[in-house]
Amino acid sequence: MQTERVRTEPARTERARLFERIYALVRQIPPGRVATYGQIAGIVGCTARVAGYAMAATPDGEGVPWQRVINSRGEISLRPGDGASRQRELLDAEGVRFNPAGRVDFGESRWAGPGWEWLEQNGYDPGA
DNA sequence: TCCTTGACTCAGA
DNA sequence: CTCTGAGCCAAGG
Repeated sequence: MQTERVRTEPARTERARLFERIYALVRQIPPGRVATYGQIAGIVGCTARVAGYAMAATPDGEGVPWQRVINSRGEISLRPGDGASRQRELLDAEGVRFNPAGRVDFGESRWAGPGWEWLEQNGYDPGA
């Protein structure tokens, strides 16, 4: 039997769609604001880890503001030498302020999330 | 197919 | 406040 095959193929396309949903949501984050991986994950319905994986796989040139997604501690999660400085530059240019320890003040820069209208149009439950 | 490696988080010390 | 360990899950070798 090819049970393995029929089980993995659909799963693959579902993953691809999940990534698209993540990118669509990230595109809603306005300049000067930041969201956490967990925040994104909570909305699209996946783990924070997967949200991070999706960011790592973000295709260039598709308008996905990947730089606006940081970790729950308010810091850039990218490891030094892998583009962390670039992310810092981009956020800096948008007006996001970092404290001396390299952390963002969520009270000031955290994205409140997409509006109910967007949620509704994209198949989410605005009430949840 | 097994094993390793992460752009994560949370709870506990 | 910082540091660990465990739970997580997908991709690539």
